[in-house]
Amino acid sequence: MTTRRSRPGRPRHVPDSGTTSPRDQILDAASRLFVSQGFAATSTREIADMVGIRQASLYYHFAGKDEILGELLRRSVRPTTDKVEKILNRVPPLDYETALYLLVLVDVRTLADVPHNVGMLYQLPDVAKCEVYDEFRNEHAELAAHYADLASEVASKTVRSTVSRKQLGDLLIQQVEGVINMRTEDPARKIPCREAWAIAAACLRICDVPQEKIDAAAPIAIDLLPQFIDEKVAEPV
Amino acid sequence: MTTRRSRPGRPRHVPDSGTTSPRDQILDAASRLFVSQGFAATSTREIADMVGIRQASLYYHFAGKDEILGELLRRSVRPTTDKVEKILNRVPPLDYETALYLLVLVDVRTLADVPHNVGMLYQLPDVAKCEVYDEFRNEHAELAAHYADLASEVASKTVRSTVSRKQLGDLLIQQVEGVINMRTEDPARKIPCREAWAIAAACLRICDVPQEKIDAAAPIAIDLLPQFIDEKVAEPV
DNA sequence: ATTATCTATAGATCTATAGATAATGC
DNA sequence: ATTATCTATAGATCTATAGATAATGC
Repeated sequence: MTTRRSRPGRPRHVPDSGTTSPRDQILDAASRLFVSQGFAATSTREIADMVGIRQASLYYHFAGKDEILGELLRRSVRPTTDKVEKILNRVPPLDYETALYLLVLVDVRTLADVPHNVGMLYQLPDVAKCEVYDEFRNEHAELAAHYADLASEVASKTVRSTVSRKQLGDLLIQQVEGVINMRTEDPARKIPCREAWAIAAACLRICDVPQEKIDAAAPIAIDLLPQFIDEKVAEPV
Repeated sequence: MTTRRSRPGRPRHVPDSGTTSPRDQILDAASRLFVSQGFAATSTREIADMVGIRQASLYYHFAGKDEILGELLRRSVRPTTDKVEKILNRVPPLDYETALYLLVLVDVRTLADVPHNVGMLYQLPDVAKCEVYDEFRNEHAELAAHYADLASEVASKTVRSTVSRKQLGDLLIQQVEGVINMRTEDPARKIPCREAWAIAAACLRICDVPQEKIDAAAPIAIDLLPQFIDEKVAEPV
């Protein structure tokens, strides 16, 4: 029984069994609680209790609850503009159908694999009211614009004549963000590859892409996917 | 200048300019605040301030914040099981494609027209933790099951072989509930008929319904829609 | 008398700060 | 000496109750 005791500082009242840094332990507990109860409904005391430290000790690591939230938002990123451009740069060899399929897969996997469903934080109104949130509003709008661009490249004439460019982008992004809601309803739910592929296919179908093109795009995109997934999206569980 | 003063009771410190009952005024203010800030983040004082009464006066009308929330949830209903059955009972003359198109339209219009985007309350984790919420969990699951049933009736063989019945239902319901997120992002956003039609068409396309069938279903469903929409979903603004 | 409000306030939070303390590291 | 925790607590909420009060209605 090795009492792995090493770092300086007064010991916790509950001995530190974790392997990660205190900062990461706090972020982990906070994200778990924010996602399951909401931001405003979670007290600093609850976070501290889950970590196993006293409430006041949080303030050694973070200036306040908002700081914790800010750090969480910063770590849990959707595909950003430069990542999308990385995908788009592959387009000349690829066609737009494959690029869209790939973008959806990357986005779905990011949302599906992020610990504790942190992607949902962006949808909470109490989070959206925080100042730290503002920068992410823009990023999301840019992402939506990229969806709209790709979608209107691949959409059939019928779709383009009945759905505005913007709405088409919104339809796709809603379909993708559905994984957040699925995880909210059932926190244990995993999103297997099969389901991610189904979502990507659904997005192409919304654009009225014929089945043959979907069948052609899917294997190429699935093959490329690993290159575009970050290993660590956030701290480990 | 008619000082319309009529009802008994001590006058408010801010004279009551509203035309609706105090109870409805409270529900209206509360829903507006809950949706824009979250449930836990909204204090009873804020609600009272918006109504123009003192914080303590709320408790004459409601036993507490939870009661207000409960009443709001009870008033803002998605299409319930019996309503869906009303639609399904029309099926023998209708085909399943039309029935699904109609269900989506009814659901979208309900979510799009409910005051203050109250439909979003069901997605907030702090709301979901309240006991009053429990009965709605089941209703939502039943609704999802109906979507799954209809969808697998109309889905192509390809779709049925790659997407599970349950996931197909989830894909559709996510597409529909996207209107909630759209309204959250831009509270002023209206969902015109064109957009509702586009969402319904997208749902059929997700099932791989061919364009001709969509074109056939749409006008019939649009024509039937008014019969299935409630006049008043909640109290007026 | 009844009704719908008001004022005042108790008790329970919750956040954030100040200062003490128990480790390690030099 | 430095570090990471602790204890204690001030000040600001927030919820809910008790009792007073200003209208209408009979």
